[in-house]
Amino acid sequence: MSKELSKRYDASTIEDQWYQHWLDKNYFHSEPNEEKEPYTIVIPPPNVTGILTLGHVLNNTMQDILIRWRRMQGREACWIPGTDHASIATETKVVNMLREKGITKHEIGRDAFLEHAVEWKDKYGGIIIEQLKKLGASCDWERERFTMDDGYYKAVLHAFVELYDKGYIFRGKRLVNWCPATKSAISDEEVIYQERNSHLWHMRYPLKDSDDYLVVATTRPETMLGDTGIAVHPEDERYQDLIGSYVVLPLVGREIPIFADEYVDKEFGTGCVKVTPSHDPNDWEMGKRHALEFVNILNEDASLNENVPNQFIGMDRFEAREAVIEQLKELGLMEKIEDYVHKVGYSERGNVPIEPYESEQWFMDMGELVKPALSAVREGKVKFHPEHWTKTYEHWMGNIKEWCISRQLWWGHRIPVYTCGDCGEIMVQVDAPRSCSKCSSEAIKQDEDVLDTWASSWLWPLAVHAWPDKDKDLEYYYPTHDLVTGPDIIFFWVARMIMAGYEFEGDIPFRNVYFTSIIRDSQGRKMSKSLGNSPDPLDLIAKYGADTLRYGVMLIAPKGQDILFSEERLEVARNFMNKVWNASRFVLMNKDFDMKPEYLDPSQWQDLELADQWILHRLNRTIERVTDLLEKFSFDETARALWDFIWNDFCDWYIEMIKIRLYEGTPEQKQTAMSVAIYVLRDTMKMLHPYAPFMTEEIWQQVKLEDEPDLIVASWPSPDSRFNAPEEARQTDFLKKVITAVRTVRSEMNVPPSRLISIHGRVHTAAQAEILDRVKPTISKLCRADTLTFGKDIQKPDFSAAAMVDKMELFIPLEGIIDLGKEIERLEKEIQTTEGLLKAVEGKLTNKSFVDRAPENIVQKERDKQDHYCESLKKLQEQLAAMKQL
RNA sequence: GGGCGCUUAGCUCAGUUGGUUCAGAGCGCCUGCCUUACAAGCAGGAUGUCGGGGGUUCGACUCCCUCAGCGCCCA
Repeated sequence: MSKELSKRYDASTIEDQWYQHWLDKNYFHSEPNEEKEPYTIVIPPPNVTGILTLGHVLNNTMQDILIRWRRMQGREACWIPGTDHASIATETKVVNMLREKGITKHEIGRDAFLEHAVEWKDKYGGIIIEQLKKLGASCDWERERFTMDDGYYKAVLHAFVELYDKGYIFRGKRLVNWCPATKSAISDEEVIYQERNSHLWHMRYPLKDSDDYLVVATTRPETMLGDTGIAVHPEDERYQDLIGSYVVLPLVGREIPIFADEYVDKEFGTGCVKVTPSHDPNDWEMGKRHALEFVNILNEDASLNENVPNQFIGMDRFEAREAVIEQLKELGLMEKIEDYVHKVGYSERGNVPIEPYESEQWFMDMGELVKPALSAVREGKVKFHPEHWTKTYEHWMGNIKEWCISRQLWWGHRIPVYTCGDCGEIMVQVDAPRSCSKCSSEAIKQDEDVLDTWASSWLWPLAVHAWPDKDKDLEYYYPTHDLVTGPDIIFFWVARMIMAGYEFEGDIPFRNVYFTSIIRDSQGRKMSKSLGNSPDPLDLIAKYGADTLRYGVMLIAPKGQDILFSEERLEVARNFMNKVWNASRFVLMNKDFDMKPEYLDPSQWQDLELADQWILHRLNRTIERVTDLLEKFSFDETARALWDFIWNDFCDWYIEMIKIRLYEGTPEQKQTAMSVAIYVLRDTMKMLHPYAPFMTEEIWQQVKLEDEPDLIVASWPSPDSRFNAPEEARQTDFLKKVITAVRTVRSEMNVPPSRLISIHGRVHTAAQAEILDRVKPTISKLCRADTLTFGKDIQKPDFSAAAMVDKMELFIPLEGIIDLGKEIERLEKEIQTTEGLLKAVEGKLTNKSFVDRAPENIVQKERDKQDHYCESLKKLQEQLAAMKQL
């Protein structure tokens, strides 16, 4: 029997309850099932110590929509969740925590530090997982993985060993991006360039054995302490005779050569470039080409080391800059200082300027890995959505460099390279050797460094299973289907997963990648803690419910463009949820019977009315559209399609149209109307379920048959050919136009709502009269009219307002109410616009080339329009004339 | 410097292959309503030279070129 629902939807009482129910029923869990086609998503693993942001909401809602939809379609849907150990971020947090206790990591040593880190992870890790549950994410929690789980750890080492054996991984001395804050190398991708207002310092370098000097311009004066050369362009006439001679480096006294190199830009500064091979990538290259001296002047924390004059030793790099500038000024060697804007590379995690720093690190050569991954995307084996990201991908892949994969950190996968202390033998293997394979010595030392986090997460689609073992799960679920992630990690992660997929399993890791947009605040600024403009999703869930947050974010998430978020925009979604709730409440309030299968069987429905045929036709179209849009990852358009159907079709028209049957009809009429309403509501709940899982499940329970399953595992609807009714849909459109026209008259003539009117319709075709006669009760109800007459020979009553719909004239007698002047004005305005439309059409039709060259059907349409406007104009003018005679 | 994207109603945005009233939606605004699902609502209404210019075409918001502004990525 009917159950009374509260007047307003209250998410808080419902959401946790349903989530627990789904968990209890184990709906989220998947096992390989050869009878069903798998559908797999792996979550982009969030940082284990992170908390949920709106970006996660966006991203995970999309994944949950896909997984719930596919599950309902009968696929063996598996969404594998997990977290990432986030080497630098987590280590930084643990270091800070220890610092507060007055401990440094070096004091306690690696093992003790890792114990603290694990403790930290156990305490704060997993918060985000619980938050995802609040959002409604239907992940297979039994399959949750962490990138440092034992099995995963081994997989990472296995991959390292394999690539080492192939010669792709090697150790080398390079100029790397050094983060002085974390005292670790980072990869090129972890350097963020930011524009900074700075200066260009022009410094004088005295020539050896001369009173003259050269002027060099630099943005980093402090590095002059490590200069070992001066470069000029080989074709620069100004400096031809100086090539091969020397300058004396100020403050240091070192004699350094002047040489020619094509790299130099003659136009920049004075055309002379100071060369610091140990502290600049370009200078490093020049240093190699010209066999310059390499003088490293920095310690690991970017303070100055003993390779500089005494007065600078131990200074921080910024302090050293000021000191160098000061001393050069004092010596009269500072020619000038210009304002200058340039980009400075910052460490993504340390948030300090990085230093190009000479260091011995592990690198991965990407040359071979790139090839299959590049062609997979080019050939469409992996498809990007929106498609334009393929260009970005191709460009990066085409210019890929060696990947610096070692980090001077402890939290992470320790590099499985072992060196014999006695004979120097190097052993690279997954399990630590007990003794040297060459000399049997037990004095073995493992490499101190850990791997870049991305060098573990690039295995994610594989290593969430038992890989490198090829178990049943891997075979069944891999390759996965869709990946939903942010474009900011297209290089870090997406590209590398594709490479790993091919390298280790010879296949793509996923078929589609959907790149989400970036969420900004309403002013377009990035969300950040310091700006305080990033709302906590959990607060939003508490306030509005997860369904509203999910639906709301989908509604404002355009494909490929940034999202401007504001709480106001969530209210729109809340209103919609409330509308859905109340429409359902209406249906349930009028349902005075228990659900029986025959009520849901269209062949049993008696005396369907026009409204029923129309809404079922619209339901069919909506099912088609929603399914098609989901296939295309059009999350926002799907949300809008559901809105249009539920609010505009179902609520505004269908429910209003059946009220007369529900309130005044026979039991049979009422049963039919309710059966159709419930049928439509059920399919609507199914389609809305991926977006708003909680509310739809709650409503579903009231309209499901006793032996039917919960909505989460109900079957996705498909169009029913019996419901196709294009003719009835057209008739309904006509009816709606008639009703709206009458309402407009009522409104414009200020007819009080309580006043009943009569409507006289002079129809243009007999069919129009036939339709309108059939739906008279509906018209009276929705127009608040008591008498209705339709026919070809209807006369216009005096003092009546008029309207026109599809060449049919509607007259509404309003004696005593009508404002003649206003009505005349209205008619004149309509005549004017109709004339304008007619003129435009006639313009086309008198254009000979249009008539000759446009397709016949298009020309015919214009002729129909011409006919329509002519007819309308004639009638309007008659009405006006009649009106003016009163 | 190279690449990508954006510019449609006051605001946020739809508009698939160029052609039926496609010039739309929501918010906001104006008018009238507590009509027995919903005032987080109902009914009605107003608002745009579709960034500027040029071109292709019978026809351009839609295709091409160019200019301007904004944003992102890479050097």
